[in-house]
Amino acid sequence: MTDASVGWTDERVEVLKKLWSDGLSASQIAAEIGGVTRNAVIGKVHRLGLSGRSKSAPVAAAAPRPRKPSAPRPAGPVAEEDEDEIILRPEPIAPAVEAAAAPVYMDNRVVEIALPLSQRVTIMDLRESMCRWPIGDPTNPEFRFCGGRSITGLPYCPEHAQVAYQPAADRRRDRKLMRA
DNA sequence: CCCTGATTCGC
DNA sequence: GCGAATCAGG
Repeated sequence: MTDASVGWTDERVEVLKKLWSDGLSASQIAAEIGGVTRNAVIGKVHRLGLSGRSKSAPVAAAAPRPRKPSAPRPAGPVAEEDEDEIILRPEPIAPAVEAAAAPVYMDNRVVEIALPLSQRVTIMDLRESMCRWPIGDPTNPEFRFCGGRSITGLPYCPEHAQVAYQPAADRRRDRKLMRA
């Protein structure tokens, strides 16, 4: 859809400004807009001249910069590791609107018992290491995310990861309830 | 250990 | 201009 190299488009910059001024952390913003790391967000924020936001004493530009002249730059190839333990499906069983739109009274009770409602979080509170399993309709104000502790490297908590990445063999018993 | 922003500097 | 690496701190 968007260009291959999605840089800082005006739209993305606007979102960045909004969220930043809104008090979100760099990592939160990075997770929200996606495609960028928190470092990228911070870097952009500074370049835009934003920063400090609204802190009482900005501590001035204290912090002398005694960085190290000789930077230890690896510049070497990074080893990659294989991972074929779990069967990841291209698309998690549609966790989005479809599955989550309706109250999760499906066969996967795992989803419900996973966390108390009081623990759901909004996009504002969603953080990098929080489960991004959608709860409800994204267009409604009631929309929330699971918010549980996500598995490192995955966007979901252990419970939702199981639901999302079911081995092709094991799933299929949920189908019966889907037809409506 | 989790996280935060700040800064430098190679690209 | 960009952002990874790094730093400094909570």
